[in-house]
Amino acid sequence: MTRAGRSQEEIRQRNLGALLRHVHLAGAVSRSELADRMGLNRSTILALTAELTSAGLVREELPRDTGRAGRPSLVVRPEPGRFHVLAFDVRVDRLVAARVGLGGVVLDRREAVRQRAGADLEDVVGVLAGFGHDLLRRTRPGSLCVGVGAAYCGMIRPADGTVRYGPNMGWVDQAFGTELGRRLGLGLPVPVGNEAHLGALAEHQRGVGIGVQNLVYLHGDVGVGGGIIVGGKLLDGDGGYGCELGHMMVNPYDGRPCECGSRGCLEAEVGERALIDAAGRSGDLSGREGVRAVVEAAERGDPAAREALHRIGDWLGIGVANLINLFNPGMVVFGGMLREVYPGSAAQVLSRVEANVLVASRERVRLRVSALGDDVTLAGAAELGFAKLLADPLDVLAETRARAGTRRRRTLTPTTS
Amino acid sequence: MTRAGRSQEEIRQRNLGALLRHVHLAGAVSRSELADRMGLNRSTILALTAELTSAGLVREELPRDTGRAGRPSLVVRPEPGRFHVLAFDVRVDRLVAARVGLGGVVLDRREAVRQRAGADLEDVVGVLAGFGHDLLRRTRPGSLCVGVGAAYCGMIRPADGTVRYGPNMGWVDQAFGTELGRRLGLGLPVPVGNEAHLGALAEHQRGVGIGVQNLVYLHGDVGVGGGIIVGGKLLDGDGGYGCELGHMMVNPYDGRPCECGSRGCLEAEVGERALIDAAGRSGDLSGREGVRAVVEAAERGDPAAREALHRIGDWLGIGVANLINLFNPGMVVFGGMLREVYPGSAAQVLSRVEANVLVASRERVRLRVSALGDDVTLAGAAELGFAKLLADPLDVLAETRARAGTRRRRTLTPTTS
DNA sequence: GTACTTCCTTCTTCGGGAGGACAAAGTTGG
DNA sequence: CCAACTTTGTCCTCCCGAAGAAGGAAGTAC
Repeated sequence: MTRAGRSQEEIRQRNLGALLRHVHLAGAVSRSELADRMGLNRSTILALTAELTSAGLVREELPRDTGRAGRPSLVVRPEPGRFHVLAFDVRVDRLVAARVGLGGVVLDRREAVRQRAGADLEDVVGVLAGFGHDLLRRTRPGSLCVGVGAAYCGMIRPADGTVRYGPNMGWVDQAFGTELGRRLGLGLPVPVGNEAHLGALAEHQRGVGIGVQNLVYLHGDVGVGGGIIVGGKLLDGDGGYGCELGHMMVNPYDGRPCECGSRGCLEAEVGERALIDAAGRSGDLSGREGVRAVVEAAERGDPAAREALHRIGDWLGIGVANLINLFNPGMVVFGGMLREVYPGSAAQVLSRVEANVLVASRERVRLRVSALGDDVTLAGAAELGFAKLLADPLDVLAETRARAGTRRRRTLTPTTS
Repeated sequence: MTRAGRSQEEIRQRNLGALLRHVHLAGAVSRSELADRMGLNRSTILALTAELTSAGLVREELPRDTGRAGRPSLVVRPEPGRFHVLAFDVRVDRLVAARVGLGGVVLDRREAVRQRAGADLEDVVGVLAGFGHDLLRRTRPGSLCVGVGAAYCGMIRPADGTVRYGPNMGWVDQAFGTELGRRLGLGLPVPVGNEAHLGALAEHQRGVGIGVQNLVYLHGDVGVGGGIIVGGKLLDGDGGYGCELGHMMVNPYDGRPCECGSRGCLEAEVGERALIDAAGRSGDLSGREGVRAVVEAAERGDPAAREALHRIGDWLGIGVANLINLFNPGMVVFGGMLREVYPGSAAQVLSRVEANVLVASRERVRLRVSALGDDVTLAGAAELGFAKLLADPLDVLAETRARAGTRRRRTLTPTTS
């Protein structure tokens, strides 16, 4: 049982958070609209916005040209450039870091390509922490970092950001989050999320899936990861390891071998290598560029490439059909490399959905391609960094200011190692 | 965004509901324990219990022999025999109705076997409504019916209790809930739930799955239904049609034909007929008794029966492995006819789990057999009937009393049609 | 310029929960 | 059997958050 809405302070805290979240996600909302959406009185909205304004989180402006009768409602916007988070993204083929402002604006970013082969924890964290310090150094003074978030292409223990299983780098039980936090030296914890989990959140909050309370997101890179939104919240499971739809067995007989040691997993049948092999191009192509080449060949009419996309689509369709039967979602979103693959495979996917999904569940489901492109995961990481602030704005600010105070007192030189 | 914990009244309502739910599920809880579990002050618990006591929902008693130092805390129990719900259960092979008291005690019940072949909506509703009237007639005066709930072995539209797809009876879009409500004539809506959904809830609240926040429940009868608890709540999806794990495709090549029109669905590979066919007994056995016969034969050492269970277990294992990868649950529960099948198939299931589930997700998962037996679904239906009361106790009581008033005023003869 | 609409702001009221003080009811130990 | 200790029940006051009414402000419509 969750403890109900306990004391009044908790209410205030939650309402402040909810209001800030609305502003953060919408960019600009009028007070009257906030009152409507949150089901609160005008007076209450006044009190809440006043508190957030004086905290420096939002600002209020007169709108221009409402066009409607009556006194125009003040518009609440996130205060630009006063608070930000650091977002990190460890992808299969590159490392990305960004400074993201309240409202979700990417203020600055750094990027490095990386070899697909194994990499050392030290190296990866070193590059990312370097990016982080650089981003902070170039921040105009007065802007405070209120959180950090990281996306990683592997299985993560949410409690401490440990990489349980990262097939691309060959990592097993590496303390990624803790280590990155230590190297950043900000005194902030670094929550880490699986790339597909965070992609799902991002598409749900800022992508094609806005307003969709039940959403299945498939993220393709080397394998296929998943993020599933159930009732507006990410499905995480007991340990945070849920949504592993890439290892759903779809081909129990002559399944292709999978990284995980099994055979016939969805990701073995529809991943990069499956597509390239199916197109008969395993000699000359590989990786994301390989996938692009096959897709482009198919668009030009190449029969082998088209046939390969169809074959992938059939397996993908089985997986998607199973997922729709299980989750009865309002939308299925294809992201990562599947964004490019899906259009050429859509017919097969749809026909599997038609054949295998019960009518009631397929009546209203929409199949879409990711709207946020390659930066979905980065956006998700940023949201992870904002999560605490949106849950309890004043508390996070107090902590942040306390931390800034002690740091300034302790040393006058910047805290880069 | 859900509107936060709005006004104070809403808090009070939720706290009353939460307290009543604790009492309902635990049977008897001390006030100090309630304060602990709900995170509320002693004074508040006092106020809440006082309100529920004066409403007649609970009573407080002196405990006997606490054994601990200090003044003994008063024990709060559900008031017996003052409020009840009607629970209905449409199973594959029988119709069940029961009067269930607060706390989950079955006070009285009626049951009728039914042919497995198609049945008319009118007939089924007629029998159930008759049971309902009979149960109410034999209630001692002063006991009020505060809700109704029904379980149905098919796909249900939760909004109005319409059976979208009921393969066993050949029903499509039949207004079961509405019709049963009309025939009962209580002025109460009749929420209807899928049997496996409700089974999952029941096992989660009163069965092996108490305290397990992420739980997968598989319910076997002719087919295989599913109910999945995610973060303590039933996964329903956009239309309430989620959890259809029975139509997960596990055998895309030489799959057995399924009721749904497809082939290779989980329920086609592990359902009653699959087992009986696999045992080579399709000539002389069928239905639930057929399953029992095969299981008993296997227990006596019959090789064909044992082999059949192993084969079923292998397919079941694929399905279960997929589910564990997707949901990372704390427990998987086998109910309905799977309760009998599972022990003889466990080795195969476990070996599939071992082979196909990623380590992190299988570290802690437990596989168990249903604890509530054949009445899981009935228990779930009762909980459905109690749901409103537990969400807003005083409101439901007010409505109930108002209804009782108007009914008594309108007619002096009982309201049986 | 007047009527109308919609919103902002202030002030008061209401209600829920926390917390302290004291009484009550049990155990423990002599 | 009594005193010390522990834990809880009950009462009372305080605090705080939200609602709601009233009056003013800032737009549009005609």
